[in-house]
Amino acid sequence: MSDLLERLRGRGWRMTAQRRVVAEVLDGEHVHLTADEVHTRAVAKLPEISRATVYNTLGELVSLGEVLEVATDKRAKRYDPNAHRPHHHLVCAQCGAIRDVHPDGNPLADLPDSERFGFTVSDVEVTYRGICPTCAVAA
Amino acid sequence: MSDLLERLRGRGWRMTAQRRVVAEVLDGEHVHLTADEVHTRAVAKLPEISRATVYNTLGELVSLGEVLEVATDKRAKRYDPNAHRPHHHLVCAQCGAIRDVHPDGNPLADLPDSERFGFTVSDVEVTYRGICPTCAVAA
DNA sequence: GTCGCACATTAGACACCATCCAAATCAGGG
DNA sequence: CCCTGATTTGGATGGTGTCTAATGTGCGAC
Repeated sequence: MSDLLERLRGRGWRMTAQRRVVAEVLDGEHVHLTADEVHTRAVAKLPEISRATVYNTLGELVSLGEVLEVATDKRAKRYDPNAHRPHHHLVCAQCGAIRDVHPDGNPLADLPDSERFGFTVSDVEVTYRGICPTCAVAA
Repeated sequence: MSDLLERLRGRGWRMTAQRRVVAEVLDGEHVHLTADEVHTRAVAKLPEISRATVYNTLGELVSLGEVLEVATDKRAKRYDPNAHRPHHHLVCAQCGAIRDVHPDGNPLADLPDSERFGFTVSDVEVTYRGICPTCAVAA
């Protein structure tokens, strides 16, 4: 993740303690936090960080293409730092757990011209839903 | 759509003017209204209908499986009455226009066991993103 | 090293979407 | 036609995200 900080500095980002903390929180695989969760964890490392800064920073990371917004949850947006390895999501319908997955094939190719209605299609987002092992046992 | 009303009555739904109006509003192909838009259109037909009733009715239609909630828009939930013909969505990244599409192939089959993490996968949701013809011309 | 200023951060108000609630109303079986 | 439990209502409430004006600060210039 220090890669990320390097890359951002290279793009003229001013390096602040707040931004460093947000970047640290968004580290790892299968990380899909809401803005509020990011804020909570950031506060643990830097008590005076404000909600607005977390939102600002997340928004910047998204427009720089370093973090993805995912809408698997219908309540709040979630942020996925794994932006450089294209992937989709597998969500537990019960507990909301999210895993990154890498399906075979390219769903873009499955959309025939006749179904494109003249759109220039550039991207596709796939969400698989099911029940995770933990919830299956509990049921 | 009167089919819908019949089916609901058969399931023991008490038929009220409000529910009839909501069902009428949610009629047609490529209809993807937000709850608020449904409310606005419902008020045009039945001025005294309240927001809470629209939300209640939409929620009931969703749990009965007659209407789908779609999260293509990151602001508000949208409601799709085309629940009985499985389909996916094509969204204009610029203006937000939504079309129903029917891709070839079955994306569920593209998820190998090794990528399922023990989940029982039952459903998949696909959102294509691009630029619609109207916005392409305007650009 | 230090200065300056454009860029960042902050707290809190605000807007939007959705849900909850207690009281009033109504559909439809008997 | 009446009764009862389902339904509707309006307003309060809560969660998520954005905005603003005032304050603070990273970092290039010197």
